[in-house]
Amino acid sequence: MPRPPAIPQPTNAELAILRVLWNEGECTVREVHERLPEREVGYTTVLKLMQIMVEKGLVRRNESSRSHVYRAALPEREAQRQLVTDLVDRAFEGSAASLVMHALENNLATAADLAEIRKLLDERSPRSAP
Amino acid sequence: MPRPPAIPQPTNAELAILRVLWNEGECTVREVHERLPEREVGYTTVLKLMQIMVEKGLVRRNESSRSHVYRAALPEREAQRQLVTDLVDRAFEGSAASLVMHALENNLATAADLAEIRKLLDERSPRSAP
DNA sequence: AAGTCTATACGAAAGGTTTCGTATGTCAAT
DNA sequence: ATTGACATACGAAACCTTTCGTATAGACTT
Repeated sequence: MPRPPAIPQPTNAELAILRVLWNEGECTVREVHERLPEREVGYTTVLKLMQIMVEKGLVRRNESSRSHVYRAALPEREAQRQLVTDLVDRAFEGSAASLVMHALENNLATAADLAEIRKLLDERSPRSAP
Repeated sequence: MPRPPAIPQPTNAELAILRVLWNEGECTVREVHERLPEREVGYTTVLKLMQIMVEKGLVRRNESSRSHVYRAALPEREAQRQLVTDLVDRAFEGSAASLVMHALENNLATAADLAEIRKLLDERSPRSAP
């Protein structure tokens, strides 16, 4: 099944911007700049990055108002899917299970998380199955 | 609990080399070069990369023989742990559970994988627990 | 001893990311 | 109309990654 266009992997700085867009929805450059939590970074830096991201197809923008309005080209879930797949390829030799176990083994998942994961597991392959 | 020194994130090319070292154990540059599956890349390119990796602390080398012998500074599991943690931070806002679900939802895990993951889950928080 | 093979070291180009200064344009209020 | 606030565009520096050519040296063969 042909995957959607397949967009370049976002770099670190690009990912930080995408996170803002995913959280806030549509944003101007100024809004993104204000909400970027990381270290201080200039306004024009963010602007330039977002312009590049338009060229790469990572974000779309609406130029109808003076302050252009940007939105992520991919929904968060899809982008995360690509990131996980990429990491699995690069570092886990294609074994998603191995990656999952690492995530589970390193604390990070709360009890509620574990319950939710278990629920997902049960949906995918019920306990009673062979 | 203080984590070990914490080594810089390996780049793509560095990760490819690390995978060879993890699979083969100790290697000379030539051995790594021969075993690199990816596209053709010159011998001196691999050499240079591995020299840089020594500087960064990603690999150690034994210079006692004419052909230096390299090994990964971190065991595979630990490096993978750092990669997963990093991805969780950068793209999943710290929610490992979210990353796990992505991995699970995208096919990749076989039935055997799922069984193994379930086993791990049961160990971490038994079904009977509150 | 000279030649060949193989090793490391090193410099530097090519390409990508990230940074920001400066130029320029638009709008609104004086 | 001039000014001030704020917007985009753009060029270019600084930095990192990846690539490889060339230099140099040790070991082995002839």
